[in-house]
Amino acid sequence: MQDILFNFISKYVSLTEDEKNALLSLDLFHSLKKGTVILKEGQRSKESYFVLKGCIRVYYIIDGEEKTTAFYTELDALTPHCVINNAPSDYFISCVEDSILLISNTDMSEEINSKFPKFDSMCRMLSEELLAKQQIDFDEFKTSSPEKRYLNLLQKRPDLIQRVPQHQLASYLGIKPQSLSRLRARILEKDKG
Amino acid sequence: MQDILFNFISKYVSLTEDEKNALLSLDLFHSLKKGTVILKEGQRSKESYFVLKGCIRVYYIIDGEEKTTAFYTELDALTPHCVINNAPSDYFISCVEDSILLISNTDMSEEINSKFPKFDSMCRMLSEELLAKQQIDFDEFKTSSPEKRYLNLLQKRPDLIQRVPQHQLASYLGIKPQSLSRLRARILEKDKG
DNA sequence: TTCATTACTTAACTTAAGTGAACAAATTTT
DNA sequence: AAAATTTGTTCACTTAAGTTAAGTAATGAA
Repeated sequence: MQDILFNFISKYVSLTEDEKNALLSLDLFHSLKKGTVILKEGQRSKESYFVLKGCIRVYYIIDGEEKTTAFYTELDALTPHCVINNAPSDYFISCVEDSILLISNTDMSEEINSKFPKFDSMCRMLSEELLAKQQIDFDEFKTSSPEKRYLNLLQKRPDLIQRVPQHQLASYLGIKPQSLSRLRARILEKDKG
Repeated sequence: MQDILFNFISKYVSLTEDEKNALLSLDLFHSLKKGTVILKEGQRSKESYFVLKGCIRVYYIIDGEEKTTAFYTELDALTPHCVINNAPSDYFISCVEDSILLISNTDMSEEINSKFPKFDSMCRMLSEELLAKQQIDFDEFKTSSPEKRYLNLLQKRPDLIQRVPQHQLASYLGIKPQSLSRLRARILEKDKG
């Protein structure tokens, strides 16, 4: 698990043994059972998450209905809005599968960042990269029909369609579960004919 | 114009006179006419933009049709995907109005960031903030109907609806111009009845 | 294993967005 | 000022998503 982390970090900065040990001493690794809720609406969390194994999802409860808006899988990083904003969270986060997460909090990060400016620089690069990537995702979403979005997802994250319940996928695609069922049937029909 | 910039920066870090002068010596301010295209599809730009005055938009040309996906107005910052990715751009950027932009390139930023670690830290904070904000925008988009999105925009960025042509707003809302016209008529009808 | 709950699909009907076309209004060019 | 282009609205028609409801399959708990 540690190797996975250091391997990921090495894409941005190279760490000395001292720095690696400083990171490990923080006890960041956590194993969580499927279904565990790690952030609740209204909570003022200061935690950031990095997925080493498994899958977590972000969802809102609007008019009593769950609306899933994001999935994070292996090597994805997430700092919830409430952490940045220091405000109560608008959404929930829970584990879709048994997962191993790296969990850090703001105070920790600030301490490390001030000790090792490298980390600050890495976080900047990571944020910039994620921001640019998310902009592209958002653009694709805006310029596509639900059907195209589904086909696009099938290309880019085929694992998600296996790992995640359909009704969660549906709201992730911005539609109702019934529409996703229908849409899939329509695509299969096209492939035949 | 400089005051606007320094005032913005002061929300993140406090600069010395030396640092301010270092920034100013870079000749970052540019006036651009409405309609000017500042980034073209296929280009490998290294420029980032900060809007001091005016409005710029990001758009794709898909099957010969313009699809506008983002507007940046006063105090908005944009580093295009192609800059982060060092790849040819998938989209265009142009001025919706006569605009005053701060334009920096990657080499410049790296030089400044290495001279003044403060800037690195500021960029990290800014990126994190923008990432979190955009996540919320994306979530709202996914969980709303076109009509709700329009009403939401009317609340959050009423200026845009005045400043920007309807057909550009339409694709920004993920729909066709005709649908936006109809949707607006529908809302007016509701307000009456 | 059975019962209960949750997840997924199908169908009929409603509502709203996409499409193509015509037209009017506004803006830009000549 | 006139012509040309761009922009916005309206309409009739098509297509697809939302809604409600029923039924089946899968999962989890007693």
